[in-house]
Amino acid sequence: MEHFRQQCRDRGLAITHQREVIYRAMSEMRDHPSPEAIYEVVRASLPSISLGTVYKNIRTFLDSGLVKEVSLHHGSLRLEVNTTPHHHLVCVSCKAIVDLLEEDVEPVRLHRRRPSGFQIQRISVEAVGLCAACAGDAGPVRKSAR
Amino acid sequence: MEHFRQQCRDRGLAITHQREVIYRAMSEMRDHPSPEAIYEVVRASLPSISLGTVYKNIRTFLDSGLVKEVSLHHGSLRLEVNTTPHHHLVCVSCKAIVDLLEEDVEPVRLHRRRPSGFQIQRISVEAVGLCAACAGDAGPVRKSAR
DNA sequence: TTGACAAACGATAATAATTATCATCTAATA
DNA sequence: TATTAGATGATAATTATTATCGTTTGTCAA
Repeated sequence: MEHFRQQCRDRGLAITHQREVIYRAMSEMRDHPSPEAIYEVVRASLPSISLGTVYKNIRTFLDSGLVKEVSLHHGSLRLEVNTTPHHHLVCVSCKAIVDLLEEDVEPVRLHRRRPSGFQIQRISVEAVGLCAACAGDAGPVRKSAR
Repeated sequence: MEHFRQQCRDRGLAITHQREVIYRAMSEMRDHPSPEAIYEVVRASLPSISLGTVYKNIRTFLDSGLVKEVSLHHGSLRLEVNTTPHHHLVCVSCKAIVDLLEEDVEPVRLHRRRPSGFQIQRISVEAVGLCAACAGDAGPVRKSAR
């Protein structure tokens, strides 16, 4: 938690009790929780906290790089007609998705330990970065707020 | 498009004009569109279609396996405190996410062609399948509707 | 310390994405 | 071609998330 406090100081974020409780909850939850799930845990020790505060601080933590979001496309459903196995390039800035042919990626190999009993059906590779437009001279395209 | 019609017949889905136009639009859009984006394209040739119909048919296509969704976690923001590079196991049934250590996956190699100008920052591997609980004797856990 | 001020909080309203409802219409098939 | 289950369009409802706003609280300089 001292690490958290230092990160807040470095970024000019006030160290509030709510923020500490939210961050601690996120650290202890190993299942990549949703804001709602974090709220439920946080309420146990801070019953008067509001869901809005949880959302606001998650956004603040994201914007300052303190935490990360698992999926870049949670905001809206994205679809594809190509149902054969392939991979994706994803632009962190404009969220564009471009196909990467399966034969252009060497087969992915997992070794050793893996959570027991998990049956892998397919492996999908996401190459995350900047598309040509967003990497261009003009700097990144303004990314949407969510 | 005959392929589409046959798939509909195989699955007992009525072949409506709306469905053909929606499926054709999705096939021609190479950027993994959202329902809203599909709606905009479809309206060009079918101005009286409703957004609800587009959503309903996308859901029908998904349920019958005619199309796929790019991200399994579009419904809600999912977070993680671990900001160091690592990978994920994702359960298609209950959407659980479990970390896969970076050292348990052999480095991913891309070769040859890749869309010009894309700057890759990191490569993330998603091993998609069934977690132990969902693969268990009792059959898959009831997955949420969205 | 304390006091001023910017920032954060809680409550609540607003927005965006998606699903549900329902009366009408149409594709399937007999 | 008549029947009917399923599809459509209009619209209401729900869910996830963000914005607003008056009050409260960290932060920092005096």
